Amino acid sequence: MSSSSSAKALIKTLIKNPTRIKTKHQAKQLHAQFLRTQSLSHTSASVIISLYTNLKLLHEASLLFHTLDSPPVLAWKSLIRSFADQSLFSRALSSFVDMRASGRCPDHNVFPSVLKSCTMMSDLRFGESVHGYVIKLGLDCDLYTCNALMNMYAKLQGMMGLKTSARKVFDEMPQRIDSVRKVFELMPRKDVVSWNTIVSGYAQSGMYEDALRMVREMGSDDIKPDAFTLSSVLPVFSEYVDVNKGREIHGYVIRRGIDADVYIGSSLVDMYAKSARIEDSERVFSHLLRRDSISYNSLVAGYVQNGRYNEALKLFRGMVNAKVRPGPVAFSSVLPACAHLSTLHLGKQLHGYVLRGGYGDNMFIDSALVDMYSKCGSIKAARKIFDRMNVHDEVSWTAIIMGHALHGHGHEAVSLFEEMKLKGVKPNDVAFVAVLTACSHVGLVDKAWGYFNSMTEVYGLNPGLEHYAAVADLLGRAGKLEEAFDFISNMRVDPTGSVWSTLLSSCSVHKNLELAEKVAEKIFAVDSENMGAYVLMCNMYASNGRWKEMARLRLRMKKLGLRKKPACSWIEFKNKTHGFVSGDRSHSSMERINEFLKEVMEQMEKEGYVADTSGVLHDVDEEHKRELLFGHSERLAVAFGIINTEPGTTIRVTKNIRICRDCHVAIKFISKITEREIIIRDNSRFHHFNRGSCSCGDYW
DNA sequence: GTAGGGTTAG
Repeated sequence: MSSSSSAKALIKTLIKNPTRIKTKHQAKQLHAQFLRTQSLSHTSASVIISLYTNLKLLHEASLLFHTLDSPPVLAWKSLIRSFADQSLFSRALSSFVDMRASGRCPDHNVFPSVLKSCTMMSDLRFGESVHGYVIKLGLDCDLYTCNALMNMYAKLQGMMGLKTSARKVFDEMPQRIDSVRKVFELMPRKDVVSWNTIVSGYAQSGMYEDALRMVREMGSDDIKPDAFTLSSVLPVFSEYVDVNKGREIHGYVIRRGIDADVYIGSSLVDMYAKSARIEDSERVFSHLLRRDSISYNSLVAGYVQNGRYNEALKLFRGMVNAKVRPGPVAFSSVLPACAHLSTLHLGKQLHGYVLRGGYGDNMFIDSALVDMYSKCGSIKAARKIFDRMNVHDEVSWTAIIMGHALHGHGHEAVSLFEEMKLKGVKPNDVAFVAVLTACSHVGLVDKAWGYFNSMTEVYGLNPGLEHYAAVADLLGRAGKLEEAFDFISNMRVDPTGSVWSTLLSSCSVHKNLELAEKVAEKIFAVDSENMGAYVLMCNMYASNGRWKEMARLRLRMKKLGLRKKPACSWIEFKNKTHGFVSGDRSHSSMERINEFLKEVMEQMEKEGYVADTSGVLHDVDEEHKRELLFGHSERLAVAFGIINTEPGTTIRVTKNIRICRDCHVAIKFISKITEREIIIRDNSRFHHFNRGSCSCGDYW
């Protein structure tokens, strides 16, 4: 037999059974044999193209394809499917267009790839025209094509929804889901993929009840939920925070023996974390046989959501060490941990990682970076990132507004809030927390009232505790104590101890003992063990010489077994964190710090500052009283100077000592060594010391 | 042809 006829014979058997060619080498050999004998018909070429594409030899397939002047259907199909498989979606779509232009009629095998390409390219219009073509060809009863159609509608309508306003999604979603539903209803036969597609469509559109209903319905259609179904519905329970339903599914998953599935695993990790059961998340995570970036990130995010910031950072490092490459989502999850811990050096490292990874244009990451820089004291860097963002949503606006508010730039924060509204971004409840905080820090009582009222009147938002607390705080600071009392008493939500506590401290500042007593009783009624309230009241009684009342209160504390929890502040310097717990004198430079504090106090008094020692407990000598007046922030500022200075160097206190607007006591000093700006974060407030620009001002 | 994790506040 000639080589030409043997090749032809081989092709014939291949058409019947193409799996006989298994390696790339065999495929290329066969192709070469045809070229040698010059007998490559269109049919044979198509078979070789499909062999090439099955073996992922896209380049070879493409070259051979372009030698054909009128490629047959099989050749087109192989090429289109292979483009889609290799994620070359736009080439898949343009090949489909070319195929139609060449007059070839596609069959049912082509459409799943084409529709997937439309989905990935977010090209709904093209997808709809493909749908029309499917109907014209009478292929609208093909199982795979219908599944792909449903997936496309569910995904693209959901995706478009995220990019437009929530209202639009709300208005358009039902009819859009209908098109998915319509395809679904008309299908003559449905398999588990069809059910899973509609379940995840509902779940991802937030239509949780419908998603769950479909899971129940699939049972009556005799189709068992599989790993796909379960990983689609578990997030529903995370959202609902229904840990019992989630546990039921967990049990089912274990009985089915699919509990090591990474998809289900990360859903379970997330579900337990969102239900504040982080130990269960850890357990599920530790049992996973394989961990990818999503399963790692589910736990990282879980730690952050539960305030376990150090563990989040540790696991993030663990992920990197395990050679699992963090995706963009990982950064937006872990950055808040840096923000909360004020670890600027780590945040900067992550920022570098983000830029190198090419994730520089992601709204989630940018908003997280804005927040991180601002919480770590570098409002300039935060603002720079914010200004460079192409689009701003309510989250990024809120992050920058809150940043300015916390840095004491109340007016700037308010004008940013106005700008946000002008740009057509609707403030949400968090944005109102930010703007009210800003008003509170600069004493804009009337503005705050206006904003507070606009929440309900203009935006239909119900004020929450934080909003009430901000207004109450503002009224209190402005000395409108009675007004604040009435305001809190008439809240639509039951006031908590912490709302009353802001008023109590205002009473203390404005020395209104009578009202303070009323407020304290309100606090003890809802929170009988509120330590802060006891301490404040004791101090107020002491400064008024009301020893009897004070003794009574102290006895009450003793009976309740209350002990003051030590407060803690910390400062990061040269990649080292220096922590100071109140009453703890273990810091290696504590002696110098206290010495320096004394010097600062003396300097301040020379400048005319009169220490108000009346609020300090009476059984302490005058010298100690003055020392006690220094809060954490001052101690930290001084600590910074001490740590930052070689031993033996004199630190001079400059003449222009300032009193911090927020905490009423602050110092301004210049160390001889650096002229850095010193920023202290104490609870949620920032104190700026020194002059010059922050080393982090130019963040890169 | 189908699936999982993310940013602001508290």
